Parts: sequence; C-alpha cells; structure tokens
Amino acid sequence: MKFTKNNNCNDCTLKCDIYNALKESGEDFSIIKPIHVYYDRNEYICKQGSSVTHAIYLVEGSAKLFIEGLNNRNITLYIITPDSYIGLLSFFETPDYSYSVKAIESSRICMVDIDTMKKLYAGNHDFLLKLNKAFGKSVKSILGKIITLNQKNIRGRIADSLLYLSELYKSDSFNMLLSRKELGELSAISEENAVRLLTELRKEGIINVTGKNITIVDKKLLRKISEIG
Amino acid sequence: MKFTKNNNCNDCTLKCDIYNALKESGEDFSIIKPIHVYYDRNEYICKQGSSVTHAIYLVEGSAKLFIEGLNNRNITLYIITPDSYIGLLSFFETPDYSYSVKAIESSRICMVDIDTMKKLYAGNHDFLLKLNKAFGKSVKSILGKIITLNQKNIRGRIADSLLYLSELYKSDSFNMLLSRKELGELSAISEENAVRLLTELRKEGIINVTGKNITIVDKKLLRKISEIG
DNA sequence: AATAAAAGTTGTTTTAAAACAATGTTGTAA
DNA sequence: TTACAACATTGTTTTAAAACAACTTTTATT
Repeated sequence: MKFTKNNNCNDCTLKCDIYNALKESGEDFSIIKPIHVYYDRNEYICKQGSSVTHAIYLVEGSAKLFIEGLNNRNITLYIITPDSYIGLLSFFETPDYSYSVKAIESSRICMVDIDTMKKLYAGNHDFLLKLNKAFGKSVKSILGKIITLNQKNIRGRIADSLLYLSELYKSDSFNMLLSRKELGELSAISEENAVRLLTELRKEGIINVTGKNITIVDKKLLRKISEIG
Repeated sequence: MKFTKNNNCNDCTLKCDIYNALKESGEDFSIIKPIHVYYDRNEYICKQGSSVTHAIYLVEGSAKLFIEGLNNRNITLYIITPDSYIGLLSFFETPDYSYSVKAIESSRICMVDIDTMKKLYAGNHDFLLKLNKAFGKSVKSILGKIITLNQKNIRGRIADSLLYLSELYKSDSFNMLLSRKELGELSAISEENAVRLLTELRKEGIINVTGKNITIVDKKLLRKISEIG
C-alpha cells in the first residue's frame, strides 16, 4: 500500500461523478483533496467495523466486497470493478463499515473526505440521486444473493457465480482472479466442494478450467444448472 | 382490503416525514392525495415483481417483508411496525419491487404517488437525506441477516429471531403474530424444526410458549445460544 | 536450485437439517 | 355442533454438504 496526496482532478483521466458534480457546482477543485492509494492483492481497502471517513472510488484493478462472519468464515457479496464506489453501502447512516473490501489484484483507488462529499451533495441534488441509484442497485443484487445462498444447492450456486463473473468481465473466457477458497466464499461453499464442482463441470464439458482461467463452453446448460441445481 | 381516497393530512394524527416535509415547503396539502388502505392478515401490501407506483407508509398494524424464492419458499427479512416506510428498499432505482410485503395482522397504510414524492424531495434535501438514512439502516440489518442465515445453526437462528421479535415489540413477553411456518421463514428453518426448537427451548426453561405468545425467561442464555448455536 | 509455504485435489466420514409420515389440536364456516 | 381446513407436534429416514485426512502441484523465498 502506498499513497499520494495533492492530486489534481484536472490531471485525472477518469472523469468521475464527483468530478462532474464539482464542475457543475462551479466550485474550485481545490476544495477536494483527493488521495490516491495503491493496493496489492489481498490488502484491505476497508475493514468491517472501522469508521467511514472517506468516499472511496475504485479507479483501477478489482476488489471483493465481503462480510466477515463467524470463526473467520467470510461471505463475498460481489466483486467491484472500475469505476464504481466502494464505500457505498455504508455511506449513509452508518458510522462504521458493515463489510470489508480487499483488493484481488493490484488496484488503485481515489478517496475523498466524507465532509467534502456531504458539502458537495448538499448543493447538488442530482449527485445525491445518482448515489441513491447505485445504492439501490447494490441492494437489489444482495436480495438476489440471499435467495441464491439459501435456496440453491451448491451446484446451482457455483453456476451462478461463474455466470456472474462472466457477466462482470463481459466475456465467456476470463481469469477469475480468485483462489478456489475465494470462489467458495463467493458462493458460500467449502473450498473442497468448489474444487470438486469445477472438476465436475469440466468433465461434463460445460466449462474449461486452466488454473484460474475459466471458459464457459455451454452457457445455456450452465444457466439451466443455475436454475435447477 | 378496502381503501379511502380524499384524505386530508391535517386530520391525520400521525405527523409523518412526508407531512413535515410538505409543511416546511410551504406547499398546499392538496398536492398530495394520500390514499389510506386497510388490509387483513395475510393480504399482500405489495408484491415482488410489481411496479413501484407509490411510497407506502405503515400507519397501524404490522407486516412482514419477505423475498419470494424458489418453489414457493420464502425468506422473511424483517417485520415492519409503525410508523415506517414499506416501499423503501425498492424506492430508488428499481422500477419493480424486489420483495413482497404481507400484513401479519389487520393493518393500515398510507400511500402517496411516487411522482409527488419526487417533487417533494426535489425541493427538500433533508427529506431525501432522511430517506437515505432509513435506507442505510435497512441495508445494514440485511447484511447481518446474511451472516446469521449462512453461518449459524438453526438453534442460533431461532434464538436470533426470538431476540429480534422481543426487541421489536420492546418486551420480553410478546405475541409473535407469526405461525410456526412463518417463524421458520424468518429464520430459514423448516416448520417442523421451528416447532422442535421452541419445545426444546421451553423444556430448557429459556422461554415460555403458549400458542403464539412467547416469554423470554433467560435472556442471557438465549443471547449465548444466538452466538454459539 | 533447494525448500518451505500456499494452493489445489480427491477420497472418506460425519453431521446437521430437511423431508417424509402420521397424528393431534384448534379455529372457523356451514 | 359438526366437519373441514389450517396449524401444530413428534418420531423416523434421507440427504446434501461440511469436515477430515492425505496427498500433489504450484508458487514464493532463501
């Protein structure tokens, strides 16, 4: 982890919501002092229980958002890719993060002090509504996850996770960046069963597996499995 | 289900957020035309998949918010009591409800057209922030639920549900209003096991059970069970 | 290159909870 | 006041998935 202060939004290639809101407001860019941070794989970007001090935006790389459960068992809710908010679910109301985020590859984030954010959306209604929209979307996906985790068998769950990753990376062939254990955590499956299921699906000709590289061969069938298990 | 139109907020004893926002704005109360609806036990207040057309506020009674899952199996996320929003989780972004709500006793709700709501919070920043705050709180409780459902055993889960209900009704002795099946759905447990666990806890002297009336006798122990199962 | 550590794999055993089944109880509508 | 449905209870069986164990492969580290 290393960080740089004194960044200037004008030099940033990413024209994020915050930038746009600020530009619209006509305010000086000096009011926000964005901090850029670089993380290696497996480093915490934010930790469940710690206080929410900044709005965090993922600029580069990818990260997993997970809840830290009992006896070190985690459940990964989803993978975050650029460019989207990391701090979102805990942004309103809660003083502390109710989840953790870890980089799953080298990643870069940009963070803006929460007071500055508040000032910003106090004067910009659309900005707040945009935050809400993203927020609402997250919630919807979480509700779907609850059903998946509680009502599908492990075969259906792993199929779900693979389809999810394929959609996330917008390709039938992708490097999932996750270890077998982490893939398990995305589907609430033990590591051993995650391995077994990947092997099973491979032998059935539904996917190809080479290390962490997955290719979905028969998407139709995988979708069926996701439905009926 | 029966409803009344042409209600006047000035006659309403409940001075809700919407009322207050409107009053502050100085607008005429005639711009909102609240509809009051009465529901019997087990009637749908809103149905998963149907479109979000109104903001719904629970005025009287209580209701369960649940996700309709696979083969008619539901998971109840929480119980709603007055006075709070029902439509909240689906209020932003999503055009359709991603969950259902049913009355668990005779209940009364008040609903306001969503366009009116939008007009209202367009001119009232604090009102929107208040909505967000309530929203954030819901999300936090749902994240906790995910861990409970996936990582605790059924004994821990039922303990959780009983503690939750006791907190909700602000008493160690309460009528849970839920059938054994519904209590099961609140904890993702089969009806049979819900019965067995209640009997078990009763025999251990931790709770008293008379029909739907529950009394928590040993709260400390129940908390312990909720933790360790 | 050698060695340790982490990650992945496969077979076997255990177990928690659902499903099934049968029966009892209560509430409610004719 | 009977009768039928919904709800509740208890015992038994089945099963899906975790846990355990042993081993292999890959990846870092000295």
